[in-house]
Amino acid sequence: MDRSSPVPLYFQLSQQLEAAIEKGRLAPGSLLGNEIELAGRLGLSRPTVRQAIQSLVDKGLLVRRRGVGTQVVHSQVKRPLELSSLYDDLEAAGQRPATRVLRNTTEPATAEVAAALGVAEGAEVLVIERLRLAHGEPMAHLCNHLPAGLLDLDTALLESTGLYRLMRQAGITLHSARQAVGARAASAEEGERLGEPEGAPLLTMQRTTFDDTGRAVEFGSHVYRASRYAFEFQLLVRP
Amino acid sequence: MDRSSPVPLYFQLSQQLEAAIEKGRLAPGSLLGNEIELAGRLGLSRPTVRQAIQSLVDKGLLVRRRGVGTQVVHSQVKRPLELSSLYDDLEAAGQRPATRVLRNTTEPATAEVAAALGVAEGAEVLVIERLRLAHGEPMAHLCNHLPAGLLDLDTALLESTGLYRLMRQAGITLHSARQAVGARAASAEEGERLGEPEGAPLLTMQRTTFDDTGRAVEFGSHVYRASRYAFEFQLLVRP
DNA sequence: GAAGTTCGATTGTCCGGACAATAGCCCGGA
DNA sequence: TCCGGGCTATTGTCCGGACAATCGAACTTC
Repeated sequence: MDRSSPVPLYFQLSQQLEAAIEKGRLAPGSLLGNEIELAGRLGLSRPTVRQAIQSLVDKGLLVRRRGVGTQVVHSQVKRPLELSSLYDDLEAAGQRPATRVLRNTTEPATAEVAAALGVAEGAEVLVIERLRLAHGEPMAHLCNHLPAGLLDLDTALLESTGLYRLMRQAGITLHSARQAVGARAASAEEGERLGEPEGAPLLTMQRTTFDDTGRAVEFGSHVYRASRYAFEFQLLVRP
Repeated sequence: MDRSSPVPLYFQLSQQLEAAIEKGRLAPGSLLGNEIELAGRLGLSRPTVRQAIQSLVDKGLLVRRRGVGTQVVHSQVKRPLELSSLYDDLEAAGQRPATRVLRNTTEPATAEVAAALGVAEGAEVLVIERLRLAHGEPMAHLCNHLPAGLLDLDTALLESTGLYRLMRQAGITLHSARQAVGARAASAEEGERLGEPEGAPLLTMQRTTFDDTGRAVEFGSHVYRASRYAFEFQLLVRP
């Protein structure tokens, strides 16, 4: 515990606990020791210790039971569902992703895009069309729409990183997203782009992303090759 | 605020606030008023008020800004991603779901099922195969595996409600799940079951569900007609 | 008029304490 | 033996206060 650090004490503690769980120093199923004693031992107050523990409970790493104690979850826990870009996902999986920008222009919004972004139909919006590759093989076709004036996107930057990272760097605080995941058969044109035969099953995702003021900042229509990609994630039950 | 009620004060407050937001009495984008004054007005302490507000921040309904205040999010918020059964989803959408139980037996676990559930290969597991219909039309084919002895499932009950509801009623506390969502082409047999031609795109989901001790309590392989169903959900960005 | 500075407002962090609710255990009684 | 009651441990809830960090706006200065 470093009291001179600017990082909050409860956060320091939660990180230490998380690391201990990760490394197996705190065995799954083991009790954590009661809060009062733990606080005394660390020289912290009980509310601070509780805040640290609570953050790990929210992450699904710990379970509290009144009258019993706090236990380490016997975890299959990997990664919760996040608003992450496909780029980051692939990079984390060691797939060395690449991007080919097919289009980076502004166009009048279609009715569908206008409705999703909450702008007038025909208003200018940024349109970005990309092909995402892994190991040189096409993985997905991504088409994104952004309100004009929010951000200007350099094609070279788009080829070397994900869209969400660029948006965050531009000071946009992403807050929530509404998603729909489905499947459909590939048209001839889609098949050619992705290297799949016509009629092959494709995984589709449409996503509208909002910032913390509730403004829609992005609308994306993505198509993945079902033979090469699936969404994997973890979700927690809200108690 | 009812101090004699067994329901916690912070929870009472968060529910009142949520209702006020829902009903529009608290306009999107409006400030909530500072915590100190709010606490004084309600006769509560600041920590209690903070706890109520925090729970709504976690739900994505409010945003806090240091030095500014707490704002109601301009929300497109509907429903976060939950561990819900397809049955509940369809019922909420007014689709009048029906279930046809195709199989309800115990069998030795295959290698895949044994690995997912963490039991020995060949150990007895419950196998449930169901066809889910909406408006008399097939929507999905659900195949679930459960460790033997966890629960005995009445076929009649399974036809009238969802599996998760039955598990919760049996005292199992669902905690987290690991999911994979993909797509594939229908085999001839699958197509026939669901009323789709062979080769039609299908949406697939595999899910392993864990209880709060980390034990796997269910493994499901689900197949949805892509022409009639897509997953829709909301997700929040973890700050 | 523009840029930098100060200041008030508001949330963030942390403390110490008090009592309530619940789960599990031990023990006694039937 | 079996069942229930009481005891203890532990988390859940709530209070009141203190100071720090940050944001925005008003103010000052050039």
